[in-house]
Amino acid sequence: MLSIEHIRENPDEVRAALKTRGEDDSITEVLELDTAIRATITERDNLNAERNRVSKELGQARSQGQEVSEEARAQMREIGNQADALNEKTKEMGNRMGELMLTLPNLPQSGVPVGEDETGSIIIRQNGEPPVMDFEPKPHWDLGEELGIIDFERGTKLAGSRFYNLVDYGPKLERALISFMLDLHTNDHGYTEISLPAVVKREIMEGSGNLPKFADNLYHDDEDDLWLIPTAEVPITNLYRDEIIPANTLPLKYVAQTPCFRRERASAGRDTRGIKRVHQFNKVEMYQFVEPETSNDELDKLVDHAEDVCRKLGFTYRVLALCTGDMGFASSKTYDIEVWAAGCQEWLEVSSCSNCTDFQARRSNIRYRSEEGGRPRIPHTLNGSGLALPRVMIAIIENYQQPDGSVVIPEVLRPYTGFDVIPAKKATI
RNA sequence: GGAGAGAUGGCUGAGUGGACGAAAGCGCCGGUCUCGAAAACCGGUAUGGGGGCAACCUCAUCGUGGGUUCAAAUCCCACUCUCUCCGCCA
Repeated sequence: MLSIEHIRENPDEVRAALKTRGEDDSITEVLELDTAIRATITERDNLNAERNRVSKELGQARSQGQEVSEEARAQMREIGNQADALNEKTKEMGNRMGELMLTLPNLPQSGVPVGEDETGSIIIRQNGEPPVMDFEPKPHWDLGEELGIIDFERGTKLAGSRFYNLVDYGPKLERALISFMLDLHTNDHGYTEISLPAVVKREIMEGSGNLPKFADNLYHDDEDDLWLIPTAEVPITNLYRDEIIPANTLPLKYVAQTPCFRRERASAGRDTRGIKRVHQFNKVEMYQFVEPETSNDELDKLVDHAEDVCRKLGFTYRVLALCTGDMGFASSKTYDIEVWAAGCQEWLEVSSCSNCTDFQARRSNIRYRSEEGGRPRIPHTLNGSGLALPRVMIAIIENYQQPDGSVVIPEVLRPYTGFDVIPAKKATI
């Protein structure tokens, strides 16, 4: 959620910023409501003050044995009714205001490239070059089946298209990757590991910015109004919902591995082969609550934490600064990390790292006590994948494949896998 | 799923419809004392909104939403959540 004070004081700036995100003018009504609401509040409060004052007098009079006249009662009843009516009006306007505010995306920071879609995003650095292989590398959908580690057909049988089973060396590799990443982030990068519910309540989805606008992309349990998380970012954002974090506790850094569920309705027909775009996948997610002044520096570090995984796994990767039109709803600034996959000859997005500034914290009513005291402040929140499992699996399988069809395990993973190579074999079943 | 108990400030915990944003204690902050600290004593200590340059004024908030009343933490209704016991169960 944007700050209403900021919108009120800088309407033109906000309009311009929202326009770069493809928003047409959606703050005119907000500004009108804001003015009307404040006027009504003043009126209502004056009536309430009057009511409180006179009621107190009546109470004192009565305690001294005087009768409260029916006339005085009727008069106060009338004032009360007027105040209630104004209160009702305030609530209605407030509700409408809330609806509007929930649909406004975060403002891009200055310096974020302006553009309509992914073509406007900028590659800011690249690590390594796509290797030239002396044989024809296979895409993972072929290789995975041949190795007997990805079973598309039976996954589809169980849950429909875009679901799959990992088998044999497949889930072992995934487990190893998860452990490797969690250990790296907790031991070397200062994160605390946390394990979370994979379903959340409606208001939790609102806090992170996924609802009300993006219900289409979520799986939902009608009976209990629970929503399957599309990323661990959702529950972590709301950990401190409606709380004031004590002084001297920021930054708070969490890393979590969760399943992620995405309906991908908007992407029907895209990337239908393989496990690049699926409805359920595992992801290791980094998340931070930080002091506002430090959020951009911390974002740079967080990106490096994700890059560290890529470097240690020996990936060729590049980092992109997303443009205004390509960023997520809650983000003010986002860097994507893409790794090269030799088989499908594609750059795969394995991480998206964002500074959501105070946007999510305000929606979730999270505040913190600063060292200097004074009013509670709103922290900034950062999130980034570290990393998404299926695409990392793709990169490993495709990039480390050998001419004989086997896959060599990267050095750093071997303590976790317990094997050095996924042997070539014809799947028996 | 069945039965019962409860929900009040950072925490514990009082609160006969009127002086209650709320006793007391703890915690925390500041001060006195001290070489320093502890103890003791004194003072301060919720959040959000509206108005004001400011001092400050004012409104709302005692789980949530309704209701009764001139007036509700307190009375009435509904809901939610938590805890305990029983049943079922990974």
